[in-house]
This record gives sequence, structure tokens and C-alpha cells, in this order.
Amino acid sequence: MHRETEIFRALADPTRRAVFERLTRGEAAVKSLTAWFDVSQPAISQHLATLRRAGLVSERRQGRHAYYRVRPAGLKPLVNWIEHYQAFWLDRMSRLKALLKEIEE
Amino acid sequence: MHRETEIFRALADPTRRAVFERLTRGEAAVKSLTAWFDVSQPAISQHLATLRRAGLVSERRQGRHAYYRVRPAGLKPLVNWIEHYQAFWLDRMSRLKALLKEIEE
DNA sequence: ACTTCACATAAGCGCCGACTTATGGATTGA
DNA sequence: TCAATCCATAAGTCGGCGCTTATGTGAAGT
Repeated sequence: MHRETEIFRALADPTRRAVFERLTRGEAAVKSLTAWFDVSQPAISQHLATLRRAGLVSERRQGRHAYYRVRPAGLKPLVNWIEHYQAFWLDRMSRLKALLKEIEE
Repeated sequence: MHRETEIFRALADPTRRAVFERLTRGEAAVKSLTAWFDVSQPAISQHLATLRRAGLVSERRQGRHAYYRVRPAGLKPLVNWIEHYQAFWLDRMSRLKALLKEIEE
């Protein structure tokens, strides 16, 4: 599976996205995360594993704890994907200006 | 379902993302799209319906044809979401943001 | 040593999504 | 009018996802 797909899929789930957002507050262990969500600990662990496979978070083991944190570079493929359309938008705007009509809703 | 989730879900499927990218080339009717993908016409129609519900494409009916085109403003919620977590890409994002603002006028 | 705690994984379940074929509605052409 | 074309929707299948409970692996506490 390609990276873009993996990232989009990882962020498509609201709970998983909320976990990611929570980690932007700072590093957190698994159990502390479960306090903020109405799902079981295994569910959180599975979400974290998915985010990790997508490259969006990283893991740090210490004793019996597993601390997760956001990996900022993980969003790069997503930004790149969007930027690809920046060229499209600029191109469209410079040549045709038909799109302007469309935006006026 | 929230807009963000709808957009992420819509873009999570590779075929559907490819359809979206194809529409970047310009407006296209449904049948012409089927020529580029190895799925049936109903599958394409379903993908387009999903993209439309997500606000990523718009539809124009003319006779028995349905022409679809990219709706650039549809990506704005996605950009906003990324921007919220991206101090890392701040320069690039500000450029994107400026572009989006420009498009909106 | 035994228990408790933190976390991951396994297994199973229900549901949704992506696809198919079949069909209907609407438009165009002969 | 009749047939062909374009597209959407219906219905069904299949695989994967998100969740659960149950269990296993280590590490820490007593």
C-alpha cells in the first residue's frame, strides 16, 4: 500500500484522528490516552499501531510504559500531495479564470 | 459525519483519488473517465458521488451527459486541518493559505 | 515469589465500503 | 416510434476495519 493511502486511511477515522490530535499536546503513554476516549485500551493500542505504520507517530519504550509522540515529518507526504494541486490551481488561474466563477457560491 | 472525516475518507481510496487527479486535467464526462480505469461505469459513478458529497468535485448536467470537475475550494478543510498541526511546515502552509485566500476572491 | 500494572496481540463479531451485474430514467439519433 | 447512449441507483457479494473480550509478555511493587 502506498504511503499516501496509508496516511489518508489512518486519518479517516475520527477516533484515531482525535488520538493524533491529543498527542499534539505532548508525549503520552497508552493508558493516559484511554482516559480521554470512550474505547478500550486495546482499541487505543490498535489506533496507535496504525498511526505508527503510517509514520504519523513514534514510540518510545521505557520500562512497562510505551510513550507515543507526534512525528511531524509524517505529514509531509500529505502536504506534498496537496501542493501538487497548488500548481494546478495556479495554472488554472493564470490561464483560464473560469474557476473564479465556480468559487463564488 | 464531519467534513474532515468525509474528505479523508473520500481521498483514502486509491481509485477514487486517481479519479480526482484525472479531473485535475480538466472537466470530464463519466464515460470518458471509465476509459482510464479498470472498473465499471457504476463504480466510477459511485466514486464521483462520494467525491461530490465530500465537496471535492462539482457536477454539470448537459443532456444525457454529466460533466464533473474539480472544486478547488473543497480541499480547504484539509489544508486547515493540516495547518492546525503544522508548525513544521509553516512557510509552505502560509503559501498555500495565501493561495486559497486568493482563490476565494 | 507473587501480584499488580502497562501494553500488545489474538480471535471473533458486526458493519461498512468497493465492487459487481442488473435495471430504470432520461436524452439523442435514426 | 424505436433503438441506442449516458448515467444513476438497486441489490448482492466479499473483504477489511473498528470494536470487543481474552490472553500473553514484561516490568515494577510488596
